[in-house]
Amino acid sequence: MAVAEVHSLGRIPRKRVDKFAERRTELAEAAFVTLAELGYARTSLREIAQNSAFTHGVLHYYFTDKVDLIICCVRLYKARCVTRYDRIIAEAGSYDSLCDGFLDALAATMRDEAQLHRLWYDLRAQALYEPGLRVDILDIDHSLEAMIWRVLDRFAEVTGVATPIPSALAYATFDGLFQQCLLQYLAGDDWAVTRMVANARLTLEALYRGETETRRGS
Amino acid sequence: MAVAEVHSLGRIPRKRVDKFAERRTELAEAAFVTLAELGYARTSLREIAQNSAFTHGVLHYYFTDKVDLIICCVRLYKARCVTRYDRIIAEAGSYDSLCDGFLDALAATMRDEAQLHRLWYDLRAQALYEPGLRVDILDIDHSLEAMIWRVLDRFAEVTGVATPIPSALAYATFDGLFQQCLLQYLAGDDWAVTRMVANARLTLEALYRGETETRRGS
DNA sequence: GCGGAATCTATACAAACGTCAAGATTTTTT
DNA sequence: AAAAAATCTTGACGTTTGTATAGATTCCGC
Repeated sequence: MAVAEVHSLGRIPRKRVDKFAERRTELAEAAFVTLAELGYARTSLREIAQNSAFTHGVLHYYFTDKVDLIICCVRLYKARCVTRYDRIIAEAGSYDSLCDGFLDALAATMRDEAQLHRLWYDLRAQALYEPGLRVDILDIDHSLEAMIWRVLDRFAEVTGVATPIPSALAYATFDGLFQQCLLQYLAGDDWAVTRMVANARLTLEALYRGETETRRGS
Repeated sequence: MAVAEVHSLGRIPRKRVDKFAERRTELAEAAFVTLAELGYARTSLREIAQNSAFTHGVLHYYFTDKVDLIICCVRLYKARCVTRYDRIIAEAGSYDSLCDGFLDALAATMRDEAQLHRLWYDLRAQALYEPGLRVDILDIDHSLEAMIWRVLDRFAEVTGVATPIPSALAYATFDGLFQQCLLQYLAGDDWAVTRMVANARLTLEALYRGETETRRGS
């Protein structure tokens, strides 16, 4: 019998519970790697197990089913991504340094973790079909929106200009830009990142400098 | 032997070719329905055939493989969506009527064709993994960007204000808003559409009225 | 209406899937 | 050290998957 069931009775030493939870995250990590590589539609439990130190049978010992595993995986994603820009926020003291720091981080994220983020967009699309995923995906989405809002709040602080758009609109814009870039970037478009950064800078300037007379581009 | 092969030799009467193409689109339509209902990951060739008048064996007569079918499907999507707002553009003569027309259409699209659009986001996510889909998906993406741009161009015409942001940024924004709304809407959030429309209106006003002093919301 | 091409059905196949359970192995408790 | 509990392996199950092919059926020019 799995520890998890007994755990609910509260009779198990913390040590065991931790071990159980640790192995869960260890296996979820393996699932994470597999999903990032193959995508939701092509990821099987056996493939996940092969990216771990165990055989495929053990997955059913730690997870009730496939969706349970993937949800655990999704939570792992959240913990990993959601504080990404907080260090930059804390360090930057002027509009220019904040802008450069944020946009550099945005570009670096694209280049270094494209796989991770394509998994995010894949899973968010799956949530459109699988109700079981929706709660967790929506939760992460809100966290990401809050993450962006923290950045913009810092911009507001530094510039003295209250952010003139709602949080949801700001998130939609940056998320849209990021997603647009990701597809182009993975398709081999070397200028995609540059264009995304330019558009993000344009957005920031429009928000905090009231500049709208910039030129057209693609 | 399939007509397609002989067709490449150019020796077949147009009538036959048309029939072949027509049946292809007929089957692609069945695939389309299935995909919209189940999503990419859960759609099988047998399920597609069951949504058509034929058995699953015939799919291999008209399509070389599954990806071929889905690409055909994707092209069908394009033809269906890409001119959605053109009528409104043509009819509306003032900023207000254009705004109302566009936003109403946006809301109606969400409410009436949520399934169709979740398929789009699903397939676009698949393109992040399957190189075979990328060319077609990118092509559609550009068409959708152009569609949004036609709307904004009309706004520019009506208001006399040149659209102050590049096409790609505009598309990213509206696409991001739409996608954000779709997830919330499918999760049962009855106010999602209202919020999306509000944010879209905010964006349009910022673009063509230079108004940035609107209040915050979620 | 005959004959050949085009189209469709039916069935088969190997592979991969999620799930499960019996038992071997390891760890912990007594 | 023995007993009990937890953990992991192994192999199997019933489906479902994409693909392939042989043959039945329909269509169409002659």
